[in-house]
Amino acid sequence: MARKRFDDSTCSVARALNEVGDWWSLLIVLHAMHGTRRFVDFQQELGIARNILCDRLARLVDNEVLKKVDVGEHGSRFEYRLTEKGRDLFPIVIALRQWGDKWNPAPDQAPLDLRDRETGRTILPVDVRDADGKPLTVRDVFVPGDDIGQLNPSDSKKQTG
Amino acid sequence: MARKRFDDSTCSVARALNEVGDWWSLLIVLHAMHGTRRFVDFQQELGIARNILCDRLARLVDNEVLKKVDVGEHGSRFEYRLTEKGRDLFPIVIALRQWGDKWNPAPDQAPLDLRDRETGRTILPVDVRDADGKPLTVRDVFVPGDDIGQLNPSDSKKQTG
DNA sequence: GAATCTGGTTTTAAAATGCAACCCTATTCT
DNA sequence: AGAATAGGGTTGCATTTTAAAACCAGATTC
Repeated sequence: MARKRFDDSTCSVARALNEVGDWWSLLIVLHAMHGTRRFVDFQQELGIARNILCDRLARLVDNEVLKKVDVGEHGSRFEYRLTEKGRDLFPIVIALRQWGDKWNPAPDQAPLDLRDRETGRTILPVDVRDADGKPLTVRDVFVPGDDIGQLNPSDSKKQTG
Repeated sequence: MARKRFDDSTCSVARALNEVGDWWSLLIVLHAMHGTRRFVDFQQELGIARNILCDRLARLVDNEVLKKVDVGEHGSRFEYRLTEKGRDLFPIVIALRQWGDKWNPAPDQAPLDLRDRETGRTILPVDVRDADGKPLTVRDVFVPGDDIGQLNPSDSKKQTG
């Protein structure tokens, strides 16, 4: 059957995953962040099937993560460019990269070394931080008045998180 | 056909997504972070089909994001608990939440207010930061010697990012 | 000892995925 | 000019995945 949709979930994590929670979307966004803009380039770099790429690009455009720009005088060349919403996925992509590097390191390859353009220095691990910038783990945080009910609506048959 | 696997990709983002890049896994991890541990509780809170939940829990256990613990004297009660690897997904989950809150706010609901247990103060937005803690956008970073080749292996038909 | 809870497995139908083949519109080569 | 090629898709088909509901078996509770 069709996968469940989370678009009307009360949980913002579910709503976020509804837009970029599949196997390909964040990889497309990642490549866009590294400068890829053309259909064929995404296709060859990712090794994704053309119809799936079509579908994913259309969904990302629908969700305003990418915008499709007509370049070329007679309208048969396009570019897919990140929107601000798309660029805002940067911390998520980097956090995923760091998690992958930490827990599933590639056998023969050093992790990608991302640096600040201005200072040339390596970026920090992405972390949840308190107001003073101190890194926090999941155990260090709470939700005022939390009863998990806020994450788990009473209509448990239909809601998602 | 079967979905492509990214487990042997040279890209750590692809390897990360191979483990938690589907629609459900991060929602399961999210609920685990809020204290859910039992099969039935995940099932009811998420509204996920039982067979899919089984499959996802097994995959998460295989990938050491969760561990399955036998509680109950005669071995018919289990708990699924986060491992350190699983807890390390915290920044990703929170970044997704913040992205969802920012770009797809729920019409009638305030975003979840996560606070530091110690100080009681609200957490900061998750960001990529330079060595001094200054937030960086995707445009502020570079990869030394970057030619995107590092993300896009030459064997472009089979690699993924 | 019957009902219920827990943690699943099985069956079935509808989608989603991947691949290859095809298509149409430019643009480039000869 | 005509042929070949690049860009950006769409279509058809076989295989997997997904969702939902039914079923099941070992503990626990009534």
